[in-house]
Amino acid sequence: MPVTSRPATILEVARDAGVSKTSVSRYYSGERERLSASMQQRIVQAAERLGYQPNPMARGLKGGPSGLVGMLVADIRNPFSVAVMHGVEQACRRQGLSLMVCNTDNDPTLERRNLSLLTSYRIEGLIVNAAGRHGDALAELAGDGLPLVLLDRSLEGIDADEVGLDNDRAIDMALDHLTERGYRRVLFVTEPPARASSRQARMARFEANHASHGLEGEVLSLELDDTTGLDHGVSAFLDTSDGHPAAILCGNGQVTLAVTRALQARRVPLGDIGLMGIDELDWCQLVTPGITTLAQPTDAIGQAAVDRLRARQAERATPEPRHERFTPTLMPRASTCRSGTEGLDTTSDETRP
Amino acid sequence: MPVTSRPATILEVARDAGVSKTSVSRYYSGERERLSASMQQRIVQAAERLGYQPNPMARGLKGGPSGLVGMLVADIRNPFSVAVMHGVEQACRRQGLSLMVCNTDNDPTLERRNLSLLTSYRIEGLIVNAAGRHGDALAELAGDGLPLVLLDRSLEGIDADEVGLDNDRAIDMALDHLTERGYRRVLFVTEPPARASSRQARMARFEANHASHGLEGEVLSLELDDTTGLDHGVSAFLDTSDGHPAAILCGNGQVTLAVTRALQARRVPLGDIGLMGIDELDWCQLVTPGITTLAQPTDAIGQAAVDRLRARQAERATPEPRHERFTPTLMPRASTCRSGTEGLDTTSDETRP
DNA sequence: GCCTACGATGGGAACGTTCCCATTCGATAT
DNA sequence: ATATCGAATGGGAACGTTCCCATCGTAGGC
Repeated sequence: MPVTSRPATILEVARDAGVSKTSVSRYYSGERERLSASMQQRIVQAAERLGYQPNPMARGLKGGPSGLVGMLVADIRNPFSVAVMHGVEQACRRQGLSLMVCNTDNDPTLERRNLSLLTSYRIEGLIVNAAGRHGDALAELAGDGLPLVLLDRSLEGIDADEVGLDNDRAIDMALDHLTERGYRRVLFVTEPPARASSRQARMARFEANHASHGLEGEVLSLELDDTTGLDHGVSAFLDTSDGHPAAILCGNGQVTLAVTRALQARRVPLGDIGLMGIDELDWCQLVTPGITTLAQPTDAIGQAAVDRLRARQAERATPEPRHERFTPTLMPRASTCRSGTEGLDTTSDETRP
Repeated sequence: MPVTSRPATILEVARDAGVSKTSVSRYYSGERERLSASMQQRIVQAAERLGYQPNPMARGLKGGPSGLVGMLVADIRNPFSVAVMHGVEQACRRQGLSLMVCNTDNDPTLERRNLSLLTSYRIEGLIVNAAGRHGDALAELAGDGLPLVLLDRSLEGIDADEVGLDNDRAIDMALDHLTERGYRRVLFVTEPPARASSRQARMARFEANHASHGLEGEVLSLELDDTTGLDHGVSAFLDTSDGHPAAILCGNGQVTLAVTRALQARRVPLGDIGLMGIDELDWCQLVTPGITTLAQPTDAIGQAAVDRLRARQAERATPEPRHERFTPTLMPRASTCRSGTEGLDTTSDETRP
C-alpha cells in the first residue's frame, strides 16, 4: 500500500491492470462471476498494488447499494439503548453492513436533522428508537420504500415493523412476582408516557391488571430530573401505610436509578419495601441487597431489528408489518424479599459473567 | 415540502429560481455574501418550495467540506466512553458538525475496517479512542493532513494532539486521599495495560509514587472476565493482613464494577477495607455505603477534543502536538472511611442531579 | 458454412455537486 | 471618453462511480 495522499481511483486500477473501468467496477459490485478468472486476478493484483478502495461517495451518487444501515437513538446515555445498539452493530457486522448511529437526545429537532443526515447518506435501512412527534418525516421515508424498523417504541401513524419487549408480558411477570412475594400495594413509576409508546403500554397494562392480581395500584409519572417530585411521590406512597406490604415497580432502568436514589435518601431498607425494575443494569446486583429486575434480551432485540430490515429489503412487496415482541428474564433478587419470608436467596447472584 | 420520492437537485432549484446552479451552490457553500439580496431571496424561496437539501454525497465527491467528524470508540459499553462521546457530540452540534461514531469492540480488525469506512466518507477530523496496534494506518492519515485527536490513550508512533485525564494527577489525588483516610496498604487493580496508554500511565504513577506516600503498594493486572483471577488476587491481598488498613484502588470504572462484585462475593464491608475508583458511575453513590471516585470531566474532555480538531483544521502549518490533560474531581464517599474515623460524611451525596 | 445467441469486455453518459474561468455591467481613475 | 476594476453572475469541466448499450468473439443450431 503506497503512501500516496490521494487514494487510487477505479480508473487507475483499470489502467494498471490493463482492463476497463467497467470490469473493475463489476469486480467490486458483486458481479465477480461475470469476469474471467484471469481478469479477476489482474484486478485484485492491481488493486492490491495501488491500495484501491471503492469510494462510497461516488458509489452513493450513482445510486449503488451503500451497505449502510442507519440508527436513530433517543438517548445514548441510556444503557439499554446502548446494549441494543451493540446487538444491532454485531448483527450488521455479520451481514457485512456498516452502522451509522445518531443520538437525538430526545430532541425532535435533532431527530429531524439526524434523520436527514442519515437519509442523505443513502442508508439501506433505518432502525429508529426515538421520541418523534413527526410520524410525517418517517412515514414519508417508509412510503418511499426505505426499510424501517421501530425499536422499543411504536410511532403514531407509522405502520412499520416493530421490535421490542413484550410489555404486557413484562408487566404481568412483574405483577406475578410481586404478588407471589406477598406485596399488596404497588406504585408504578414511569417517565412521562406521552412520547414513548412502550411507556404507555407498560403503564396501561399495569393499570389494567394490577387489580386482577389482587394488588392496590398507583401510578407516578414524572420527568426524572424532577427529584423533589419523585421524593414527594415516593414518600406519599410509603406514608399511606395501611399495613399492607408495599412495593415500587420501575418502568425502565433510568427510573430504577432515580427511585433507588430516592429510597436511599429516605433511608428505606430494600426488601421490606419492595423494589423492582424493568431493564437489567450492571449495578442492580450490587446495591444492597440486590434489586430484582426484568432483563431484556438486548442482543436478540438488536439482531431481530437487523433481520427485519434484511427481510424488508429482500421482498419487493410490502406485506403486513410484523411486530416482534421479546419476553424478558426475571432476575429475582432480595429487593423483593420481605424479611420473614423464608427460602429466598438474598445475596448470591448467578449472573456474574 | 412536496412528497416527491426523489429529492430535488440544485439544478431544479436553480431553474425554479431563475438563476444559475452556481449561484445556488454558492448560497449553500457559505458564500452568501457574494450574492445580491434579491438573488438570495429567490433561492431560499425556490429551495423551500422544492424541499431542497444539498446532497452530501455529491458534495463529498467533488471535495467540498463534508461537515463530518469521525469518532472511533474502543468500547461502546463503557459508560466513560459514552459520556465523552456525548460531550463530543454536543460540541460538534454547536459547531454545526455531524458526528459519525464507530465502535471497535477493542478489536483491531474492526478498528481498521471502521477507520477506512470513516475516511471514505471524507471526514474532516477524527477522534480516536482505540486499542490499535497499528499506529501505521493512523499515522498515515495524520501525515495526509487529517486532523487527529487521541482520546484517553496515546498511540505509539503517533504524534498527534491528545486529550484526556491527567493520569499522574489522578493517581496522586487518589494516593493523597487514601493516605489521609489512614490506609497503609493499597492494591491497584487494572486491566492489562499493554494496549492502553492511560492504563500504563496510571499503573506507572502508582508504582512510582505509592512509597513516597508512605503506602505499601501492590498491583493486580488482569482481564475483567477473569473473575476467578480477580477473586484470588483480591483475597490474597486481603488475607495478607499485617494489621495495616488496606484499600483497593481501581484503574477505571469497569474495574470498579468488577472489584465491587468480588468484594461483595467475599462479604467484605466497604470502608474498613477501602475502595476507590477512577471514573464516576451512576451507581457509585448507591452501593452501600457509597464508593469514593475520581470523576472525569467527560463533557469538557469531549469539547476539548472537538476544539483541538477545529484548531488543527484552521492552522495550515502543523505545530507541535498539544496534550490537554484534565484534572478529575474527587467524590469522597464512605467506601474510603474506616469505622472509627470521625467527621466524615457517610451517607448524603451532593451530586444528585 | 451461415445465422443466432450468449459470454466476456469496453466506452460513454449520467449522478449532483464545486470550482475555475468567463462574461456582463456599472463605477471609478486617468 | 476610455481603460480598469470589482462585484454579481453564469457555463462547463471535473470528481469516481454505476449502468446502459455496443462490440467482439465463439459455440451451437440449422
